[in-house]
Amino acid sequence: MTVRVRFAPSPTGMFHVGSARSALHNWVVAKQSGGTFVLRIEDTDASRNHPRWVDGIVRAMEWLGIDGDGYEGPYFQSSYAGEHTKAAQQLFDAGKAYYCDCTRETLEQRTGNKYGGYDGFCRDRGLGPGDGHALRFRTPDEGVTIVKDLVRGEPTFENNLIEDFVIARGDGSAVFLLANVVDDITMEITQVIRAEEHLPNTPKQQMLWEALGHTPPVWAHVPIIVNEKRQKLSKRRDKVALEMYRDEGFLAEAMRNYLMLLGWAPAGDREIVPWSVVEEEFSLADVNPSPAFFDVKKLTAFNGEYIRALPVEQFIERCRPWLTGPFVDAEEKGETGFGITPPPWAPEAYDPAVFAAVAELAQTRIALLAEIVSYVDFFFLDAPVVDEAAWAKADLTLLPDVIAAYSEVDWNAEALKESLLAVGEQRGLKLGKAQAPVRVAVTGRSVGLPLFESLEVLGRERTLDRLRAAVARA
RNA sequence: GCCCUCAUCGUCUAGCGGCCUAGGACGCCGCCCUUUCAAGGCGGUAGCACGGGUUCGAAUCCCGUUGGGGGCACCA
Repeated sequence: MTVRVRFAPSPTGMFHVGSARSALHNWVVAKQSGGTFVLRIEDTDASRNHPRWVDGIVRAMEWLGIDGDGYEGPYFQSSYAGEHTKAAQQLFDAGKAYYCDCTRETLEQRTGNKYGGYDGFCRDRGLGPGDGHALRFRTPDEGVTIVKDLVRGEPTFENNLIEDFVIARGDGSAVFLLANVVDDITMEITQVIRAEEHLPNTPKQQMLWEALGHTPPVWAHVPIIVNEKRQKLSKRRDKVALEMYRDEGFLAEAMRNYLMLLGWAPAGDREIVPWSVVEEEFSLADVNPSPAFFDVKKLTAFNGEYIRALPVEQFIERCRPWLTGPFVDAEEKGETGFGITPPPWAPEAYDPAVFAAVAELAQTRIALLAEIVSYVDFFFLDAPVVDEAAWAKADLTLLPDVIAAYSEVDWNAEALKESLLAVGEQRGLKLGKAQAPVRVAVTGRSVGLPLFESLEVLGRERTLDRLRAAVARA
């Protein structure tokens, strides 16, 4: 049987890192089996949907390396409403579902249970369709429902504990439980790979598959991703938007490598592996069933490794958005919350040749592409940004001597170093101490790129200007 | 409250009855290198939740306890 998997996000906001992982899981399984990956947008809750987010989903997937040529869709759940109601009708006609006019209030009053559940009050009242009548699926009173799950074995549910759940609203439209199943059936999905939070829905959905006359798919409920407090990553509390990580300069390669490592590991003592290895070795059966913490520190470390592994030309290219754009204008950013922060210098002040000259030096020093800005800003700003703490600590009395020496010296890194070394020696300063005030005067900070190489690129005039300005300031 | 589920260093994991004196990675600490900071090299810190079984033998299998997580909408 041909494998058909699907990724079915709802366009209700940013692209959640957990969604990204689900997409990746489905994608890998499709690739491995030579099967098909289908993308379905579950947009049936009109009040929470925005067309913009649909575009965001496609773009985020593209960023991850899942491009439109490789999958079927996107399909939109809303356009299958007819199929959904037809299925509901079919279940009613077959006596497998019945209408119910209980409201939340009357139900809670009757059962005294504020946690939901249904007592079967309308089961045999013989209600027909009508305004405000919801359709409920009649669940078995005995027996168990066994879910065959690739990562968890066989979770088992007692049927008598599963209430008669709603499958269609008072207005006739289907709810998620039904719509999702009907779509999976029409799209001939053979494996449903999704997050663990859906596990409690699964016995209900499996009943629906069977009631509709189809063999349920193979399930795989991947553990959820948690925050430091071990709770499900939520968009309210936690930074979950894939777009935000992208805008900070996480590389897609690092992100997807890290995401796959949550709950799984390739063979041998290695974690950073080419995607081809993931596609060869990944197996749902090997996925650890317990929740995994989303460790940004480790992700960042991975990112640094990926950055360092880049050929310089590529590194330069990848840094470009943070250096020269594209940025997102404030108005759009206000709406979406996403976008790269523009650098502090004027666009015309930026010189790609200058950046190219020092890129290699910066490459080992940053773990996020966005960090590149603070390493090279002093080249493109009229005056360096001032780190007060660094200035406070700097002994600027050395500077007049440095100005004198640097007015004469050959302008290359080696000579600049020798020259400063000589100036420092007169005061018994080692190079480490002697370079400190110069660094602060020129870059505004106490840490940064190797100094003499930077000065060589900055040029004699601008260097001397800054040294003089620092003396004046002191 | 009810249902489901999970449990190896702080974190992500390897381990699928003897190869475990429990391996790797991130983090943290130290040393080396060094023009700051990184990078790199070397070394170190730290774990099988607990209690019962099963077995010649258990991190690995079973039961229980404890603890964590998810779910319980006319949302998806």
